[in-house]
Amino acid sequence: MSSKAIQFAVRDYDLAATLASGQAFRWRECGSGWDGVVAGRWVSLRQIPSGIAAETHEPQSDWRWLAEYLQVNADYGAIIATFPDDPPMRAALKACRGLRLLRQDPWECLASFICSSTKQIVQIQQIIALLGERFGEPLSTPVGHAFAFPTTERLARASEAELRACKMGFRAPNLLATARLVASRHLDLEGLRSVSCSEARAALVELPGVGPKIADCVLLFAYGVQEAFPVDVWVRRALCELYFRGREVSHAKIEEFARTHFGPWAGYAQQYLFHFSRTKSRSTVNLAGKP
DNA sequence: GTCCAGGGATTCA
DNA sequence: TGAATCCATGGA
Repeated sequence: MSSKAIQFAVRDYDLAATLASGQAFRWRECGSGWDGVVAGRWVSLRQIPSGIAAETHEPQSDWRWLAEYLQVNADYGAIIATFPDDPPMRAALKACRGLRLLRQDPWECLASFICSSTKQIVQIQQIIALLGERFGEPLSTPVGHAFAFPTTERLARASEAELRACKMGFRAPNLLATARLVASRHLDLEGLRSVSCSEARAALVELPGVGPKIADCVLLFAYGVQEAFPVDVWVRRALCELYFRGREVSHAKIEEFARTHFGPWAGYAQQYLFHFSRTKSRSTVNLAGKP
């Protein structure tokens, strides 16, 4: 029996925080819900008292693609129970309760984060939207237009100038070269699921425009590597402020601390620190701006 | 106008 | 190893 709507019964799931926390870049807030594209399907999500309500344009006989993406079956209580019991983590957990990690498509995740370097999240969203409009397959939706994420083959056929026109600047040659490497099977993104974490990481950082941070984002957000711990400017700042009394700590020391302090779900804890740091500082800025 | 953004690659000490 | 610099672009 197929249907265009489903409800996932799930507790402690903050949909808005999850979709807007800078792990995925294609969700748009529309009225009381969020519109996006998952696995080549337009979908609208809405927070309801019992969990999450979802709607598609075409009838679905199997909703596993969305359950997997949203990770509605993750054992949230067990995950946050592994967080270190210290004041910073307690504060982040309290402020971000219900924040979840998604399980994204590897190519979309990889391409998105290649475009992310030294960009603000709103700008990344703009770049990804332009990529979709110009290189993605149009999808049927009940409201306006939507596009599938561009395939590696399509981007591999694009020119650097066309990619630069999507406002991604110096990241364009990196995205193009990576798209060509993946499209030509020089690197098999699906195959990375069956190799060790360190092998997958080594393969990812071989790609142009992919360093340790972006590789960790892809491992965490697409491959579900629990201990992957991306360190960007926000996380670095948060760690220095919260755990090192505001001292500027060396990169090596940050790496070591991240690896040893946060337990088996370090990546999850990292996302809490990231979101906590961003939302907290934004409100601080607002307060400072309005005397 | 200035600073900064979910960094990476290259160069130089 | 580690610091410095450049790379586009746009929001604040």
